[in-house]
Amino acid sequence: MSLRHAVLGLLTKGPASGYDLLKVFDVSLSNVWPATQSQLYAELGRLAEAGLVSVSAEGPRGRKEYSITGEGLAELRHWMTDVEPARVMRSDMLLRVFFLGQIDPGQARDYLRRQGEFATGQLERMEGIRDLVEKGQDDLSVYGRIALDYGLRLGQAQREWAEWAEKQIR
Amino acid sequence: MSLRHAVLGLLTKGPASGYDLLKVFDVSLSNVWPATQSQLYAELGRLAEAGLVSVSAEGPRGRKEYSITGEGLAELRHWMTDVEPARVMRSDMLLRVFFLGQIDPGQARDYLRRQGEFATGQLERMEGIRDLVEKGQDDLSVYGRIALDYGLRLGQAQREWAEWAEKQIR
DNA sequence: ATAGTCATGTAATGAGTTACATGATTGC
DNA sequence: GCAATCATGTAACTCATTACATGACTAT
Repeated sequence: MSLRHAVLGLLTKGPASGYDLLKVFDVSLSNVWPATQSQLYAELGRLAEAGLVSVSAEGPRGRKEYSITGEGLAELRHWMTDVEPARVMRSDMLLRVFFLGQIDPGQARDYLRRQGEFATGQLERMEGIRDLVEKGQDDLSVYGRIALDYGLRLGQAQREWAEWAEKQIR
Repeated sequence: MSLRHAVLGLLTKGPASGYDLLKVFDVSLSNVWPATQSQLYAELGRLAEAGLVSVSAEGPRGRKEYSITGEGLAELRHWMTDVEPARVMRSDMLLRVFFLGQIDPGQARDYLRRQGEFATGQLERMEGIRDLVEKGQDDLSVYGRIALDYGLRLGQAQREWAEWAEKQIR
């Protein structure tokens, strides 16, 4: 149930509507925990019902602004300190590698090259973001940069792996 | 729909029952595409209905042995060469990093240290597996090792990241 | 006026998890 | 005889995706 905690976490930065949160998900959390519009609105409803957030203001067009409650903050901190992260890793990309013997070696090399190129593209994109958020001393920036660095290191590892793997197939 | 392709891929190595496949999932595919028993039996039923696999033998205790059909092989190859891998990355672990400012710095450093330790443990486990499957020239071994190498490189990157990240928090 | 954006919600479907249920066969 | 393992299946529930539906406000 991490969507719930993603929402609580974002609300620690101030009240926001479902619409606001959706934009934040799309730009800043999409690589870590993507969420769709319908999921978000449904989750906000459940959070409000559970008392972890409350509707703190209503605006034009039926806008509802949600704020995190004390209970919500407590739940967020509990999740962060006491709940072990789930380690279910599912990779469509890596699953294919197991079955590369089913296609011919040229195609298999193509596949691995494409994965390397994809990683390279991701890296360029992330480096662009890193340069944009270079400065900024607030928590958001500090921890956002740490998360971004994770992406950069993983991207580099994946690119190097793909280049190496391509050479393993003869 | 990758479970479907994972099953097809495993069946290229010979006929197997749901029970057989479950064990293979548990030992060799669990880190890439975990599957539960109920999911597997249901998927085998659907695959048989779609004509991608067929019941090639029946054994004691209602055992059904499935074989991949020509259609199934074609679908597997299509998936491998023409379908772009999905890149939805969801990380519970990384999501928490965004909100590390909500707990105190000591706890945040603890969190990152635990993630580094976890990566180290995973690495040791994977190195053990690597030493076991060192030899073996069959496709299964070759591509299995390539997949394992991916895990090793990612684990190393994660360990180094966690060690670095811990130092960023003061 | 009208296009763009703000804003919320519902419905259908698919994928995955956990728990329950049942029974046959094998080895000791 | 009995425990372990082999073997399949169903049900309830949660989570996520895609598509549909509706309408208010704002700036030009």
